Amino acid sequence: MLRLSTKGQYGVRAMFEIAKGYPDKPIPIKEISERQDVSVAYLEQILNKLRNRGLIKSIKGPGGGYVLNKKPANISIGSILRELEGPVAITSCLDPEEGCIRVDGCVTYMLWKSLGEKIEGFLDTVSLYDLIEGTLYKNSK
Amino acid sequence: MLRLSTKGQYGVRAMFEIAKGYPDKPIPIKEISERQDVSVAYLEQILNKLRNRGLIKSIKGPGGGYVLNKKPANISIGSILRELEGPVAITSCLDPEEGCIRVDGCVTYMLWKSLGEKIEGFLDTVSLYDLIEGTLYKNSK
DNA sequence: GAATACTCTACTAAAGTTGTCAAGTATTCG
DNA sequence: CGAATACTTGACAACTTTAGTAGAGTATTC
Repeated sequence: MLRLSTKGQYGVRAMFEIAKGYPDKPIPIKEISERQDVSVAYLEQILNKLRNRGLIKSIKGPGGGYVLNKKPANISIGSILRELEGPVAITSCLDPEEGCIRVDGCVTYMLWKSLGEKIEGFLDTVSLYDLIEGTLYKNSK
Repeated sequence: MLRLSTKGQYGVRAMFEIAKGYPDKPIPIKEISERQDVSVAYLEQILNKLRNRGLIKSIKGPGGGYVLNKKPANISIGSILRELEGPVAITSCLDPEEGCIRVDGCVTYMLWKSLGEKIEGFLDTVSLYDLIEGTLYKNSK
């Protein structure tokens, strides 16, 4: 249960590759594709979204590629996933775009809300820097 | 992102209704259907699964219905969801039935694993009793 | 024996996911 | 200039999952 789509997964892995070139080495999409084993065409969709949301910028022409707009330590996994898949919304009640139909208080509303907050809280504390440094292996984060 | 399927959601809500009759009042499926606004036929599938896994038992004939097999305080939301949707598996790498294809250490493996553990940890601390008593509203659980 | 109530399997429409494809634009370097 | 590199965008389609419906059957009580 609670599977993350491949877009989100690949997005994080792509950002990880781009982060490794920060701040001055643009990473071409082809390189990301080879290293992370994801097709160039699919990556384009993902990186486009991340670029439009301001997480990365692109440099055209030979020697070009993608570069982070902020320090790896300032880009959380949560922010990447939110741009690609929207906010955590365990149920449709909690999706800002849908909302709850049932007027009376739903017994499980608070449950899913708490869970969502727990998840986002965690994802917002982990950054690309942590991924590069392997912080997750070292402490109890 | 990370939406729970309706089967899981309805399952928890159905268990909540059944819990209210514990220990001696069987709740007929029709009553659950009306109170939680889910079709009888769909509920049948869900309750069948929960019965086969031993969380509830059924009593046939007039006056029959479903009854919990354990105290509400001893049935966690996590256990209900696991029976209906399998274990938390943010990515296919972490699904016991699939496993990771990439032999080399995936940079994000630990990330998704930690997240999954956080989620299951939370869901295992909340019980049907908490749902009935509204514990989530009262403390910081 | 009629009413109540659970049991089980098959099936399907809709939605979402996971990509591919093709045509185009921008930039650099020799 | 012009060729190579690299990003940009939108359309589209196969596949899978989800969310449910349908229907025939079994068991129990009063």
